[in-house]
Amino acid sequence: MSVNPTQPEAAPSAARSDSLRIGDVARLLGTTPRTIRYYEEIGLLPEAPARPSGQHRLYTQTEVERIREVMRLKHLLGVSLEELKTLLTAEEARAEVRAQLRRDDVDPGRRRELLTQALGHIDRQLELVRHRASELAKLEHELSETRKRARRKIRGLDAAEEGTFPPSEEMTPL
Amino acid sequence: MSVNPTQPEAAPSAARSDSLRIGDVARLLGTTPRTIRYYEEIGLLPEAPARPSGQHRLYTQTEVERIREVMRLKHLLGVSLEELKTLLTAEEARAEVRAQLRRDDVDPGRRRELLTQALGHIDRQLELVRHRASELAKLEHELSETRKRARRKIRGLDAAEEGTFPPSEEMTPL
DNA sequence: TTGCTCCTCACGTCACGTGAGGTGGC
DNA sequence: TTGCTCCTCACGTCACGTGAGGTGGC
Repeated sequence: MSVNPTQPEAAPSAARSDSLRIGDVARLLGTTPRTIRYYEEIGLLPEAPARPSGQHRLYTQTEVERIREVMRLKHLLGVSLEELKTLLTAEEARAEVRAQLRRDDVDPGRRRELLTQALGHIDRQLELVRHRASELAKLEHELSETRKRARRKIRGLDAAEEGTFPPSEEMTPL
Repeated sequence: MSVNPTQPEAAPSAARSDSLRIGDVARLLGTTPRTIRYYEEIGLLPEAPARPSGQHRLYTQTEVERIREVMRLKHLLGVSLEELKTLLTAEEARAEVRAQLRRDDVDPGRRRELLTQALGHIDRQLELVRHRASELAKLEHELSETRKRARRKIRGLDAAEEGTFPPSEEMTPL
């Protein structure tokens, strides 16, 4: 489901040389094994990703990227896991579309329908992201204005100490 | 503690004409009375803001603005209430600074110290905000790129339907 | 007096954290 | 065999949600 997969689709090698255990994955993503298990438990991550050796979960590179994207969206959008599941289900629908579009036996009408649907999902996410981004931009602006005022006051004090008094000690709030 | 108070400091009138009940405040801020009570309970908001009539909490305009800022920071920074409490304590220290700076009996050395401290708090918040903003910007870019690809494909299909085939159906992933 | 909102417990829930007790691989 | 990480319960916690039962103001 990764939005823009930069990692090449690692060939699903039978060897476990390129697969990680849950603890390694957690460390890599800055989370805990418990969280990853929990996401699997509530169906946010696919059930039990291949446990060849005993009960131990092993994750391929693509599975790790999927988890990374899930955590990223949760972190940046701040939505509940239930909402996130809805979003990701839509994403999976897009993956489905991608698969269908590669086959040539889909008629153009259906293709258009699928693509338009996918576009809708993207637009919904974009709207969420843009709204948050603008809120953050506003907060950043306010903070940097406040910062400017504080710096001006400090410079004023420094100038005063050197005998050259500042033009005027404004009464703007800190 | 509001970063940039746009609301004028409503005179603390004894009349309750300009004070709101907890339900009104909650509705105004898009939250619930329970949340406001909880924030008060854990010390994020000042204890029991004047309950003149029986046990009912009444909030002045400035108190409402304070709550709005708390909710805003929580929403945008995504920190735990414990971390938020730390941030807000720093903010209150700044309010303290502001009060002290208005009095003229503070020597310039102390003034400088207080201002520099305040600047540190602002910088910490700015860093948090800017980091989040850049993460969001990256996500937005990726999403809009994906959107462009989807739109190109749709236009391609539309052109095909009119008989004029598209220049080339790229194999870029949707 | 009738509704409405308010109050304080107090238990439920979501998203995990944190041991308890046991098994598997270098 | 000794450590280490893994496993599954299962109870604890944070940030509230949601009634239960009762009181206050237009």
